[in-house]
Amino acid sequence: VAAPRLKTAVRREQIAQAALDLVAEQGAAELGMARIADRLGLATSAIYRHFPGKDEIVGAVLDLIDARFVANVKESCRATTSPMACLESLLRRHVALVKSNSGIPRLLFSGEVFCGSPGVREQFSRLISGYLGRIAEVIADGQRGGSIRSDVGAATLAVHFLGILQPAVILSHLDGGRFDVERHAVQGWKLFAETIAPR
Amino acid sequence: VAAPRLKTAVRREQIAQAALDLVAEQGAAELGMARIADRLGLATSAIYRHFPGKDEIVGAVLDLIDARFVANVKESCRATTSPMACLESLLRRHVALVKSNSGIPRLLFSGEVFCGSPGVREQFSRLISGYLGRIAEVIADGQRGGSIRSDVGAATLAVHFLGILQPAVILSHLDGGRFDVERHAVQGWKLFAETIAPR
DNA sequence: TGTACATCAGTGAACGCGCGTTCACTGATGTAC
DNA sequence: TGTACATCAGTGAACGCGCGTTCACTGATGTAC
Repeated sequence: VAAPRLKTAVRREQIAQAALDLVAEQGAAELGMARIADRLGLATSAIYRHFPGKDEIVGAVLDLIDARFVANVKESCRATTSPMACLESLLRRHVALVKSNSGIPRLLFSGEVFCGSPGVREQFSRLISGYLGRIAEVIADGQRGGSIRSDVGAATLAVHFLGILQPAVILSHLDGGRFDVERHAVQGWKLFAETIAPR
Repeated sequence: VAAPRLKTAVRREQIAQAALDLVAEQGAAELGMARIADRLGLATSAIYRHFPGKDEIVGAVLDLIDARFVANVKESCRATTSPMACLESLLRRHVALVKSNSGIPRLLFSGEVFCGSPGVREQFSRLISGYLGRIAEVIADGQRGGSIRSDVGAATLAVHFLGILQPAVILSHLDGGRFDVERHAVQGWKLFAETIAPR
């Protein structure tokens, strides 16, 4: 009863996606080699044909998440004409992404990444820095164009932008999704938009 | 070579404190029964004279953290005369607490609590809810007195208050303390104060 | 095109480690008469 | 106050479980001549 034989490139993608799905459905504590293999109908040992170890799988999942964050920023900018509209669009996309794929916050706030091996943690750090940097660019654009106040640094405002959502995502995760993230995001955007308006 | 024999009440406090210190120094991944016992010069099995199991120790640590949060709110209100001054004082105290006791964010954002047993997670949820509730009370006070805008709910503003710090604390944790939380908190308070000023 | 060989992606069994937990036991502390 | 007994807080050894990982092996896929 052998599983179909597929290319490593394909399996790597499957494994990373299976890991993310697993975290979404069962929580980060259930992220294990055997569980991932089960999901794909593979023997546990088969995983090691495609990844050196667990850390590298977590790394691949982070790459997956990073790609979606980057795509969100790009699409938000492409679909809008002003920096403010881009930020609002990004906020909406971010909420939708996190809501429809709860594995993302679950993994990011689990010890798996936060307290994980130095390599994984550094990768996560770079992921967040990258995201913040892209947001800061959009904000800096707005500052140059005069639609966003310039007396506060773009990087600082970018951190605040993330601050709109983060507590909401955590609260929602804690009470099992009862907390209404979308509603909070709408309110949060309103306040943020006022806050960053030119003086 | 037996350790001194102390009352359970004393040992319980020691154990909870040792657990928190351990997380502060080594990270949440290192939080284990053997490690806690070592710190107190006890045999691992002695811990079970005072706690039924690990979950209850984590619960006791959460109680410790909760007590400090509550104390911060009370002292902030007592030391000031206006709701706005109270919030600013609380923010400063919160930063100082988290900075001087890095076990708090490390534990709270570790899978230990976030993905832990339902009981622990619910306790954490109540801790945050309680903190938010107390902050919301202060804000509501300000709204009644006219020093804080009333067109946004006190609960919503309380979540935003936490949002000032949370991303900063996480960033600082990720890059090993290089990110300057205090500086961000000052900037954040300035923006928050403008945001919640009456229209 | 056919044959010989290397590589690659699968299998299941087993290992080793660390963790939370249990157990029988000991001697100090507290209590009853 | 002294004695007998119960309780309590300590010990070290061992258990059991689950996890990440390794290994020898198999048969399919790809390649060289």
